[in-house]
Amino acid sequence: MKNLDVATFFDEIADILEILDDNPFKIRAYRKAALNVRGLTEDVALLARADRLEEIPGVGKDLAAKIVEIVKTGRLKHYEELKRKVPEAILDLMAVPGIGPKTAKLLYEKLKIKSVEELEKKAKAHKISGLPGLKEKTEENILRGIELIKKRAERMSLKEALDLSGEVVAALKKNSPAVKRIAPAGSLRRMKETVRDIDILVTSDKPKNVMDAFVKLPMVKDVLAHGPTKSSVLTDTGVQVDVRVVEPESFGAALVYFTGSQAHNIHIRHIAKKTGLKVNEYGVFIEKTNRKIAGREEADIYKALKLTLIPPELREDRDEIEAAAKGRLPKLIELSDIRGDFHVHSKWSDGAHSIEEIATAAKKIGYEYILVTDHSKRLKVARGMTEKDVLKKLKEIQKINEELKGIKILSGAEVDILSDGTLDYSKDILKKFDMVVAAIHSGFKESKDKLTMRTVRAMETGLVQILAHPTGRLMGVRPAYELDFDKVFKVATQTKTCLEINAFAERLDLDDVNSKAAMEAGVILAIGTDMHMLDQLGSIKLGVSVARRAWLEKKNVLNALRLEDLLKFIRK
DNA sequence: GCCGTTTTCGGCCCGACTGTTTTCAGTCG
Repeated sequence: MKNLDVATFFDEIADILEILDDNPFKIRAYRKAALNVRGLTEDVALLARADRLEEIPGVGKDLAAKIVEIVKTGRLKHYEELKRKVPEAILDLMAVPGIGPKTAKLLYEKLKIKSVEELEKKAKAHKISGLPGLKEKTEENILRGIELIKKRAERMSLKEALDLSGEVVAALKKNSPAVKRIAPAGSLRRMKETVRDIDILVTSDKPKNVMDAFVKLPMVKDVLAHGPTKSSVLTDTGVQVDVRVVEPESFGAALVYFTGSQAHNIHIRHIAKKTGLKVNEYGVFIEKTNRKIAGREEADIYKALKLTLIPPELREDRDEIEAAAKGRLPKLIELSDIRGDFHVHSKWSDGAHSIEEIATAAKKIGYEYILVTDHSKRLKVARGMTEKDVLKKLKEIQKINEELKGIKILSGAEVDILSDGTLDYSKDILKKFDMVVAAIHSGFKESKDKLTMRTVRAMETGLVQILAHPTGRLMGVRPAYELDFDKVFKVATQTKTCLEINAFAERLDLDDVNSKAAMEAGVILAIGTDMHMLDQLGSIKLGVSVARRAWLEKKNVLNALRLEDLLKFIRK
């Protein structure tokens, strides 16, 4: 996808235009287009070919032509021309948090500073104070900004973010009695697969108390800002946490504002403006009289704009506002709809617990079934099972099913798809399982065609019910391999093979974008935790969040079937 | 540069925090 390239070009053009002091609305237009292209679920190259670029909000004739140029040539003349007008150094300096175009320009022109290293030296030598508008405090801030670049953590996984926000919320509740309502917001609440900053919203009658308690929490290492209603800190692990306090009457409005996405917020504010209203973090107001007509609850905010309440996972400005206006939002799958798990590993291969322990834990959650999917023989590193052991395991499952009531253990395997697309057990063995999950565990670097061939061939055996972690990605370790998704989705529907949403924290594979495309192609998705330890059963909620971000309803998700309907599905 | 129930001109989301000012500009989200 060229989307990221296009967005980067537009953002850099916006930076340059800021330095050149160009029309701020033109700059905003580039930023908006960058934001929307980055958030696009479709490939801009495809949109360009179909002459549909102007359907992207914020992209008109001019920017559409620029996108075409980028897609075709990988370059952009207009960008190259602009770039010649601005010293590279100014753009580099703007990378320091707290330094914008004005300050960067000033530093370059008055002090001839050409790099961040040079900036650090001059700041330490107090050569910066004395410039118009800059004093000692600014020097300190510059040095802190440079430190921040060095210390700041990369985006973390959703799971890490959920854990950290849980800790902060608990600590803040404990240390400030002035906290009334408290809720995580931001991309974390939208359940994005990775998160940069943690945003937390609090209501209180004594905002200052909350702010003072927040900046003194044990995990706080640096205080970046400390105001009466808004503060930002850096934790000992390098994560920025922002807390905002509002009055209870504004909780809903602030939650909308703080949850974002930014593109979503801009869009709803635009809708408000068209109807003579104004939306900010305190409420919805009639523009002329400044009378407040909503604010306390999120649903009230949307209602005031003639929209139904939009679930946070959908707030990416990807047509959810249009759907809400027409009352056509999907009824998203919920955690409580999930009746079982389709991907668990027991002691028979590389899991840590016996089938009985897993089944008992699953029953406790309220599941009706679990599918035990130990590795097949080839995957020796994961103690892949021989045919002989498979037969023993099937007997054990039968025995436990007779003894343990209230949950059905389905027998299965996570069978390797070999390099020629065949499966790692014979047909005879595979037919003994209730369900077969197939997965690629080798040759990740093969060509797109080869990997697509292996995937398709495995589905065409007619012996596979679920294709596990279809793109093989492991966040922070290896990227997704390329697949011809059109072909994979087509064969999946033809062979009635489900595609997995693997809920393992580092996988989340398929991701939200591909899951949505799969659903639109008529594919059923199956959520599996890929658990190896009991507490990982809980990561099903990460899988559900991917499904929700993909606009999936109960009917699109295999786990929502009752046991009897699942058994019917298997027989078919 | 985009956009249209104010439709081809004249608007453009909205506000908090900081530092350096004495009413505001710059930066950020």
